[in-house]
Amino acid sequence: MENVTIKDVAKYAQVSIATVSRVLNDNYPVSKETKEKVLKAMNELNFKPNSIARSLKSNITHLIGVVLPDISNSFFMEIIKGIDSVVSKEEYSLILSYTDENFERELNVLKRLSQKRVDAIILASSNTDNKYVDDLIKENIPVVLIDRKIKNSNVDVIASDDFGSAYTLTKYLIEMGHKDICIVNGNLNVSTGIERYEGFKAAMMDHNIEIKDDFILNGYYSWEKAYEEVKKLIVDKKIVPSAIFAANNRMAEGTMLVLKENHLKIPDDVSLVTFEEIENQKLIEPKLTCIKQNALLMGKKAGQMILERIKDKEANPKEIVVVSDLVINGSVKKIN
Amino acid sequence: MENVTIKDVAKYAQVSIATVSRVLNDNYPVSKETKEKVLKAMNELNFKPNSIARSLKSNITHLIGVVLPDISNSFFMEIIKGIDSVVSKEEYSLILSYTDENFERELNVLKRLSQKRVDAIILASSNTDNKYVDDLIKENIPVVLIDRKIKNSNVDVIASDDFGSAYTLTKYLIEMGHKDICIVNGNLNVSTGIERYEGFKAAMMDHNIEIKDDFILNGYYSWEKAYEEVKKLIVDKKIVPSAIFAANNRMAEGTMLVLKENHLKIPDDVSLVTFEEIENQKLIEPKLTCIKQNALLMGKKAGQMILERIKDKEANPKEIVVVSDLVINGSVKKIN
DNA sequence: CTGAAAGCGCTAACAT
DNA sequence: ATGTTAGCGCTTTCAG
Repeated sequence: MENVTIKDVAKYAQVSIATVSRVLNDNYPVSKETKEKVLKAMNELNFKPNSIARSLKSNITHLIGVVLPDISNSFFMEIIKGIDSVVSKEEYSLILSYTDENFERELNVLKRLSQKRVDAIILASSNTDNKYVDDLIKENIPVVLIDRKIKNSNVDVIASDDFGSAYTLTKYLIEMGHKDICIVNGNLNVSTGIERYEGFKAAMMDHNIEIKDDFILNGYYSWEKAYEEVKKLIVDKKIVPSAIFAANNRMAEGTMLVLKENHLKIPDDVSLVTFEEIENQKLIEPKLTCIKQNALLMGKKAGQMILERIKDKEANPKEIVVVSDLVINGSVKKIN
Repeated sequence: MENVTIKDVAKYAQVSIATVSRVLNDNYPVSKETKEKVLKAMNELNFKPNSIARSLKSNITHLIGVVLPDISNSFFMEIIKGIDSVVSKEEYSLILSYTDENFERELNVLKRLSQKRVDAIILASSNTDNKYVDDLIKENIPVVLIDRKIKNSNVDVIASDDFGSAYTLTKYLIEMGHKDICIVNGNLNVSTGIERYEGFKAAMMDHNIEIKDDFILNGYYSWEKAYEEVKKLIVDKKIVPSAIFAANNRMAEGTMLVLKENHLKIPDDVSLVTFEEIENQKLIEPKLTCIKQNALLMGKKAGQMILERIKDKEANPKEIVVVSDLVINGSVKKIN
């Protein structure tokens, strides 16, 4: 009963394999009677088409590779849900890989996906210098970048306005009277990390506020790194900034723990804002003022884009910017 | 330059395709010189073996299907990380699907995976009555159940001691003096949901405590459902139990929000315990007393098991119980 | 050590 | 409307 093929069905139904294939695909005329015979045979033999054989012929695997830096982060999980909700309707499955912000791993993963002959790849790259993407395109594997852009690549992109949002968020802090603002940067090999930093710097510069060296921290988008760096500043150097700008949710969480451990109250002692909402925000006091991205929508857009792209590989690459919101909560103190 | 095949390499290197295949697989003797010639050809043509063709011959796809109910839950994400850390070393990729606790969806997903000819499936089923698993086994697709058992199936299982842990957790509440204990049940179509409930009931019964009807809530492992049900109890019926047992982390979170919104302090007004730690536990006051499962380890074990199972499909199914810990924090008030 | 050739399960052009 | 047949890219006997 195991591994029933089109051939078995053909024999059982006493037709040719071509006929079986035709009813299977319903793409060529088959008479009612034979069709029923074949269908019956398929049923009784419990036939399931071998999609590998199909793929070999058609060069279509119905597989989409999704490469993300951090699958514990709900931001990226929402993206997956968005993608899946769109592509699963067209019978696509997702091969999920994560890279932990490690570019070498990313390269390995991409290579593996290319050998698996996935129909397309959705990528949040850990390095703006990813040149391998061009190779993928050449190999005829379309790539859609999500969240993170890369240099010099002529591919589809779905991203937030990281620069603009970071600018907005910083401006808000400044307008609330803050000057001693510390930034916990993300991964500066990554477009979002760079742009958020640039947005921050631009806002500071436009308001003639100097950024102190001590206040530029590198958290690499990691909870632990952020925790360490903020702790160094506050506990070791004993410098408490007036406000902290965390460039993502994970780092905001690490930062909050340092503050909590040192009995520094938000916003009374330190103000804190974050790029992307933290986990269980609703249960945590105070709620953090933040930039809230629409991850689910980003995922959906990416899904749509990838489907279009699979159908038409020649169309001009598009860049879609998904708008984020500034959500004002009670984590910033008004000064003066 | 696109789609270079073994044939192209053979021509370029002036050998037969068989020889190319041999150096590719390094499984038959090939002389140094020809080997180098071929390798050089592969390199210069940028040849990549087509894994689909390989799969067709070998019946091995190097794909493992992972079917989980909820990918936003960090518990399940840790499981994925555990699986991946083990199987990716052997060049396996994961096809991730989620079911949202919807059994129909699960069936669809499983069917799709079977047609994709995945080498194995790791499943956390949303229904103890999943009979389709037996079909998969018959089709020669090994299945490892993770976290959730099903009836009548002779397959490998990695699970926690849900009954025992729930018993322990309930006993703790009782020993702290609680009697009016409310349980927010999980999905009672699922083994974990059932066993946690049974463990709860057994502990109550062993201590001769009656369970009030009002105190049996059904949260279906859903944040929203739990929120609603607890709200009904506390706001509509105006009944405040002495303690609440949430059968998973998501439902504990929903419960906490109800309490917070109604200014009920934990543990002063209500005690709360949860099966599995909530997200950002470290930042939330008070930390919840809970059963902490070792999700990462469960994932790793599942990965190992699946690899063994792929190699030896005839071996007797194993059941591995991964031990969970009772972590006592400050969310339970001592009464009397 | 190397080459020729069959075949994995399916699709599609070509016959009839 | 249906059957025959040539591949898709690779692995693996079987000869030599």
